[in-house]
Amino acid sequence: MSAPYNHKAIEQKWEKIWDENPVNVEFEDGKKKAKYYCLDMFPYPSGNGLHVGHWRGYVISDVWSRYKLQQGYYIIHPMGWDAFGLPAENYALKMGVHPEISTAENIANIKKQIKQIAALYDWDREVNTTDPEFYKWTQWIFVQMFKKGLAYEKEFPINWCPSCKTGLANEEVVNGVCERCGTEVTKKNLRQWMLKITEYGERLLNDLDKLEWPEKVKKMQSDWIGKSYGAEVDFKVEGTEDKITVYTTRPDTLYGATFMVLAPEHELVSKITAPGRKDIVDMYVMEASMKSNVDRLQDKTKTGVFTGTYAINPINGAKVPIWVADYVLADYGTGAIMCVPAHDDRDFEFAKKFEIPIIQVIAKDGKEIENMTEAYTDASGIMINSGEWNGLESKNLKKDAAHIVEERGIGKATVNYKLRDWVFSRQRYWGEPIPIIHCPVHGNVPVPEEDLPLELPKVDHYEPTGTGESPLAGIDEWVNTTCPICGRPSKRETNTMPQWAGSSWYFLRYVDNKNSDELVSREKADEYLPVDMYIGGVEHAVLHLLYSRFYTKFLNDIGVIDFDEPFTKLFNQGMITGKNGIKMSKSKGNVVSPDDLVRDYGCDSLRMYELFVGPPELDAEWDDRGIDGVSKFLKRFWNLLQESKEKDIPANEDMIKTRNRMVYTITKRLEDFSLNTVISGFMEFNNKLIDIAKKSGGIDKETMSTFAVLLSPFAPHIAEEAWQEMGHTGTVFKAGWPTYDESKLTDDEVEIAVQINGKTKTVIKIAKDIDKDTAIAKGKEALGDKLNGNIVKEIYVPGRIINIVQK
RNA sequence: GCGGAUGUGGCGGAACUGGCAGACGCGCUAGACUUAGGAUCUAGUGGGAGACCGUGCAGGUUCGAUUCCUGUCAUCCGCACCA
Repeated sequence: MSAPYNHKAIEQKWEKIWDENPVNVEFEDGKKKAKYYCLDMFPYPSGNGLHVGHWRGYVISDVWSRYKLQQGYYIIHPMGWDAFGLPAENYALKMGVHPEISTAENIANIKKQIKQIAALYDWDREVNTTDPEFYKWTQWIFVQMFKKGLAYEKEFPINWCPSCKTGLANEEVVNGVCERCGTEVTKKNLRQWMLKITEYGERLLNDLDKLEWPEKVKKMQSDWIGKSYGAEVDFKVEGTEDKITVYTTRPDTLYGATFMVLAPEHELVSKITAPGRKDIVDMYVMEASMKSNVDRLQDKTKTGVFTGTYAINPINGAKVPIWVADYVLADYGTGAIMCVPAHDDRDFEFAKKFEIPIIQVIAKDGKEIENMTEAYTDASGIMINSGEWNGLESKNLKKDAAHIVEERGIGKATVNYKLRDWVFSRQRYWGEPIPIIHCPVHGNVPVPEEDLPLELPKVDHYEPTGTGESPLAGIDEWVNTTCPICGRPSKRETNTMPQWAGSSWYFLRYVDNKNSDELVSREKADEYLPVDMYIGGVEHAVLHLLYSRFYTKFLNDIGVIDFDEPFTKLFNQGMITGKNGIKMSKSKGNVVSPDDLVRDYGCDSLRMYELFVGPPELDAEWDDRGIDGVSKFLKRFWNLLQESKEKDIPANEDMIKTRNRMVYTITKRLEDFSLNTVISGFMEFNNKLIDIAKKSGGIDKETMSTFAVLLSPFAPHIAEEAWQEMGHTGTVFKAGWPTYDESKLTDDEVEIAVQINGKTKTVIKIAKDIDKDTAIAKGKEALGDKLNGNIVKEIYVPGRIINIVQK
């Protein structure tokens, strides 16, 4: 009797061999292989270590990498550390150690855990965003953006997290709270560094078409960019020379505008307010400025005040009251709107509350609605109450209205975006210092490129100040410097970059991580980039993935790289949750560590179970018990192998068919990314082979070897061992992905269902290529006296079904 | 409110392009081997005694629907006063 499956011995053996003789090589038989770049979203090294959910993504990417390896590619499959930023700093603060030390410790820990996956990672390519040799280039990119006018300073009220004590980007504010800690975000007037991502809005939107990404992510990005077409229309303020420009997407409803609203922050508010209304309006503006975003959102009813002043609707000269209300956003469009209560829900609510007239201009059947109870927001109908537009089809008018307005000289056709510039500075210690020097004469001067990296000073105290100043501001010897242009005493910028800075371009550095002269050499960039497959969670849909695209386009524009989209394909794996779909977290106590499972079941079993839990793109509840299933499968496969090796079993018809079907089925499912059904396929074919072996005493060498190759991306250790046991020398990863013979997939005889009126009554076995009449005759024969009505119709679908329709 | 996803046994899930619903696994039941079984192996396992009934619910198209169409409910996710 042969030895039972000993995962520990096998896994240790092969990991040692792979270390000494890597299976992923660039040259084979003197020939250079085509590259395939498969990337994981790199982790931030938290102190909590990895749980089985993190494993899942890494297993998926490794399976895909090894499959591509078997197809003959040289695989770029790197790993690194996103180690700057709030999580790392907060953890260090909590533990009372310097972030540099805790980060190094955490990286060491997580690296040990990741190595247990036995993935193909090429550790020579490792990068770490906190390494000065890395962030030198993060700073370099900022300097290039500054030179191109894409990085600029601005003081304005930004989103501020009182708990993290730092400013946030719009993308980091979710439902009015901080994405990191859930604290309600307030506004704070701060001097900020901004990146002009809006300049790339149009390209970021259009190029989504090029990407093989989940539709959901593309949609989230295009919604975030939020392009809309409309018109800016000028309303004169009655009795003055002032005019208010509004942005509207519905210039076709211009005749229905019965009032206007300015955002409380609008620059003309105080100027146009009638003297008698000044106190009321001032009071309202002040109250609005004190409200947080959350308060504004939570207001169930609309508020607002009349300015006492009127404007002239340019289309018909009608006099419309000007109001101030905080439901109008200052930073979208022009901060002022024309209001058409008949056809907009918000305007309708406001008009009802303040008893402002409502004029319907679109009517469904050309008939006006009496006593409107809600706005008619559908854009289909016939124009009414609209002067020369009366009788027009509203849908047609809507298309042309912006241009008509422009021709009339009362406004212009405009495009608007929701995308805002990126608030890029953080008032925290643990990030890349922004490489700018403030000179009293020359203003903002970038740190000369030869002086980069501008290293983060080592300090004892790095707690956030909460004042809006970075902790770096307190270090005089660092802050005080001289201007690179004139040598005058100057001060350094003390804000740091957000965590997204490093992750926006790290994937470029992997292919040339030791280059100290360039971010990435053009030669290597052309050779290995862009990323072919990017795997990670969906939570970065509008953060990291949008920023990376922006950076890539910028670097393309300045000639660093020759492509303008970083990630050709994107796959979002679902989350692994604890029982009842609850997210795994330390505080909930439902975290499952992979370490014990690897020890007890082995790496191969855990890899397979990570995939078997469910479709890779969906969330899955973790249940430890299920791992027994894949573990049993590997044991049975092992036993079959022991039974078959050295026996030289001749291949019979059953074995050949099973082998071909196995190759066909596994390959197809793998190509479809249906990894859970690949695993169940392995189990099914294994059961089938065990059945066959019962009769023949074992399975032939070719079939068992093929099985080993198919298994190799999933359970690499046992696959190698099996390959060797079946008498091959060298690694299974040079075997190449197997092919199948189409003619060996089906039997000559097929089982087909025989139905009466679509209900299966029996199953018969008939020749595959039998003609229709014979098939139906056989079907009827099998049905016998169940057939007892008038036959209306007879259906035969070869290989599938016979259906007799009777009355 | 808008947009998207999902809904199938006790559980996770499978079903190619409309063609035998429940593959594969967990769990469970019985048996075998055992001092023992949380090991292994064998058999069974949607409901119903049955003709039959069953893929969230109600309709429709079709010889035939988990699959296509219409409506509806539930859960989850994203966006949310963007004019």
